[in-house]
Amino acid sequence: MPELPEVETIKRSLAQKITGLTIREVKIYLPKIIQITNPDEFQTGLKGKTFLNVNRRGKYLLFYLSAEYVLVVHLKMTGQLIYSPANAPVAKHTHAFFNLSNEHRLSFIDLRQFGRLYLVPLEELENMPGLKKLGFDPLSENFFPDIMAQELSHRRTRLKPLLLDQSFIAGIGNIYADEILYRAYLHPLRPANTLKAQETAWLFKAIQEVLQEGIAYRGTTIRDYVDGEGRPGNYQNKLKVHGRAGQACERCGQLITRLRLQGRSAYICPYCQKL
DNA sequence: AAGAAGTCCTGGGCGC
DNA sequence: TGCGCCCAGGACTTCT
Repeated sequence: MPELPEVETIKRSLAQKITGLTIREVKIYLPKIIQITNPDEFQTGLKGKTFLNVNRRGKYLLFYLSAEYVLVVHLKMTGQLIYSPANAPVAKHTHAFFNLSNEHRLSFIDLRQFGRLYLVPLEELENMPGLKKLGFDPLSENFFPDIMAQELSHRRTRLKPLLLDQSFIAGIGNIYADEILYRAYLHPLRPANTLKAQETAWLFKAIQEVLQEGIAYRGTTIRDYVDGEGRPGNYQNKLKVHGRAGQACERCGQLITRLRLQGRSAYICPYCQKL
């Protein structure tokens, strides 16, 4: 379940390890994880390319390569990208790996096989399905309270589905959505266009604060998440509501409850977050 | 056109 | 001890 803070942590941990390294060999065990190009083209296309830079957009990782190509990775729920010595044993659920020019290896590991890898020419990057529809990046300099307020004012959608809508705002998933709404004292079913100015301001602030804290704590590890060197995050210890049904709210002492929303869990404090 | 439901997957946890 | 069931949920597709 890597969300923005986890993907950002992976980006940072890998950037310092692989920048400048060249891909010598590509091994694919599970061809279906390769999308857009067929696995053969993917393999031959990657071979000999050098990692120039690593970036993140929403929950997507972008590896800028030499010869104007980009390796795009989405980890979905249980995907991992791990940098390790090339002679380390191949972990269970490894679906692909790249041997690098320094006796190290970048492995893609994914228990649930939802994650996907794409190799695209730089000039086609902006047209990639999924990437081109992404909304605001909540941590970018172009994300302003008034822009968000304007967007909210003409949407009847409920707040939580809206936070999870990547074409509205890019990078928030189920865990951080719950934490953001709790911090902003807002109920997940609240229609977006009913927010008062003060509430919109709380929401905006909560989005930035929660995501920044998540990054500062190197992400949330509930089960599978680790960074590019296999290290778990620490933000799971800071969660106020997500996964805490039956425990007391830190602010008011009421018990945290779990709702079902679109087949997903939503955790709230029923006193702090009234509809 | 927006919203809900179905789809892909494995493994942990639970009741019996 | 093991079977069946539910749950975890990102994003795309399909239906209403």
